[in-house]
Amino acid sequence: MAVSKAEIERRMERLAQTCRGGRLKLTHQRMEVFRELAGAEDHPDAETIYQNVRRRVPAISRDTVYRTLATLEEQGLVHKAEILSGRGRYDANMEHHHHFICTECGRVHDFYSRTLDDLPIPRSVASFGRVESAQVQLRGICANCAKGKR
Amino acid sequence: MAVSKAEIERRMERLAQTCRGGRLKLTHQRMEVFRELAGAEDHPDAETIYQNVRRRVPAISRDTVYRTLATLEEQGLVHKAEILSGRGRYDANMEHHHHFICTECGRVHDFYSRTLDDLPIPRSVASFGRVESAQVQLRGICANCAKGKR
DNA sequence: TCTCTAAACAAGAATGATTCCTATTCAGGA
DNA sequence: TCCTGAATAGGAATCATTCTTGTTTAGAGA
Ligand SMILES: [Mn+2]
Ligand SMILES: [Mn+2]
Ligand SMILES: [Zn+2]
Ligand SMILES: [Zn+2]
Repeated sequence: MAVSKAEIERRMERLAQTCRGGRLKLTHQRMEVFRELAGAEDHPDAETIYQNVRRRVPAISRDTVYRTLATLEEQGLVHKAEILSGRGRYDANMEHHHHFICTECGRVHDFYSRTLDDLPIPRSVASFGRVESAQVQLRGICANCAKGKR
Repeated sequence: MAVSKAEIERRMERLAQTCRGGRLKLTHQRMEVFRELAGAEDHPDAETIYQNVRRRVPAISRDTVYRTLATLEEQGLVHKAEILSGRGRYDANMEHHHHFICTECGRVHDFYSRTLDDLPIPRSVASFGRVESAQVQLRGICANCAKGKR
């Protein structure tokens, strides 16, 4: 099911409010990049958004799309899935475990939890496909970074 | 606490067995890359592994490190944390939700679960730092890809 | 409505991580 | 010991993203 017209409108309105609230300009580019996401359910990447917006705003640049997405994320208007910097991180610990990730320095800590190993997966997920692994990701600020900030 | 000598030995032995089992050669480079991970607890990235192994195998190339890590992952000897291809994926849905990710095509589906929103975080995690968000990630093969394979 | 200026933008170069290419080496079975 | 496919070294190429520089513009204030 697609995002409803009403929900898209509500989201666009929230963008306008947020811009007025902060000292953000409500530019054409900003609106079109956000509109693209307001109506999407498929978690498009920056390049896809760029290609779609380009049809309406031919002169828009990739940089603007990336910059705008970062701004929207800062403002809590969109959500960036995945990612912990660009680098893959490896581990020879193959016991089932979970991760605490410091969003400041990238440190990754393992933790274990019998309860979390056996999560109750909603039945609805079955319609998406076959689940092969489940993992809990905690994000936050590690003790070290918290200390450094003071 | 560091990984025990005994555990490192056990892991190195498993590498040897896996290589013998498959048609994989037990090369010097392969052993040294894995040894680096067998003793580590800090989820090093490829570059860090490269720099460390280089002290023992000066001629090793980055490509070999990357290739070896991929091989070790295929063999179930190491685990790659994070990452779903290289691209960030965006979403304007800011309700708390979780993700099902198809490891084949990268499709991302949202799902909701009151139970998963309120996970029991082990007390031990508090020592790592302050948790700011918790999210469940399911990985698997989506219905579409499963169909295509047959 | 007009003016002004910090914010935002376009274009393309630069960067950083990873993968690819090609010639060379070598592990390990015969 | 020999042989061959697997694996490697070194460097170019690619891909996503960020940076730099000069230009445009939203919107506050006159
Ligand atoms: Mn781990
Ligand atoms: Mn989502
Ligand atoms: Zn940190
Ligand atoms: Zn798929």
